[in-house]
Amino acid sequence: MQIVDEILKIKKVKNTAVRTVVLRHLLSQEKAQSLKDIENALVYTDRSSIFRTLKTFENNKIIHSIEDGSGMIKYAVCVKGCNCDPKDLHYHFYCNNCDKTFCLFDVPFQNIELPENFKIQQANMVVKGLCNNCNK
Amino acid sequence: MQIVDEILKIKKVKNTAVRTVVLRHLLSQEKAQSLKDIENALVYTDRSSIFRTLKTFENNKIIHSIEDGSGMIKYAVCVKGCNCDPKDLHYHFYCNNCDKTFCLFDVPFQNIELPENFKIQQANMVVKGLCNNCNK
DNA sequence: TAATCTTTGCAATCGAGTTGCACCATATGG
DNA sequence: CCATATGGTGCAACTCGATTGCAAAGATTA
Ligand SMILES: [Mn+2]
Ligand SMILES: [Mn+2]
Ligand SMILES: [Zn+2]
Ligand SMILES: [Zn+2]
Repeated sequence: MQIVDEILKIKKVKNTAVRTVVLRHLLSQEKAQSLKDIENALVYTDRSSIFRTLKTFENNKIIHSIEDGSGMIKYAVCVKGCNCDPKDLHYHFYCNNCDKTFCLFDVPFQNIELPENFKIQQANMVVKGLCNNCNK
Repeated sequence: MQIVDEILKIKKVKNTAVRTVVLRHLLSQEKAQSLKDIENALVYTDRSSIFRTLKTFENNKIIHSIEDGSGMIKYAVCVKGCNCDPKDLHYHFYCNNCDKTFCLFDVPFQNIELPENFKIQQANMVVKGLCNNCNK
């Protein structure tokens, strides 16, 4: 995989065996992944290694985390150019039926007019309901 | 407290000792409370009783829960007339400095235009940053 | 090569949330 | 007024995702 090396290079994160497989896995999935999801997929890689890899990725803006209320933090790869700034904010969708969480990159994100003196730094926006597959 | 009885009556939830103190506590706080917060405040009330009380309140739309990413679910009393429907949605603010979470009832909430066939049922919207007290 | 720093695997621990169960309080019906 | 049913409460145990200590393995540097 070319793209994995490219992302790590851009974000100045050293490439290692675990990092490669974790990032490759994340890129291959359409839904945001929990630590458990990744652990199940990468049977030969230790949970704590995956955990620390995810922290490293998150600290270096390679991925972002989503608290969808499922009890497990989900992770998704940032789009090219993302710096996890307020301007990079987007909604997420959690399907109550199929338990899938994903980024809604195409849904326009409205600026939020906070009260005087409030400063936004990040946000966790999760819309819950039925996805297009389950709403039938 | 008159208001406590009134709320329980409106929502058709039987009044008990634990329910009274929990609801009174929630009403008295400006920030959303975690189970731990309530446990600490109500030293003589058992954690599991508070927990079940919160579930009862939530099921009966007396309170709503907020997943703010702090690792603990927060609870806040619903405003009068709230049915926890999508129309009752509002933003929440989590202060990264003072660790306080609260409802932004006054910030206008924009309708979200979801992709074709997606159906919204609930949402968890948390803006994170610095509150007016901490942004100085 | 030797010293140093980083990554990894394993096992243990933490802590919020949840549950089983026995006891207690209240409500109801005779 | 007591007998019984229903639901609430307290205690202790447990679940499970997240996190950490530590030593071994690997990579980097002098
Ligand atoms: Mn996302
Ligand atoms: Mn709220
Ligand atoms: Zn679905
Ligand atoms: Zn603050």
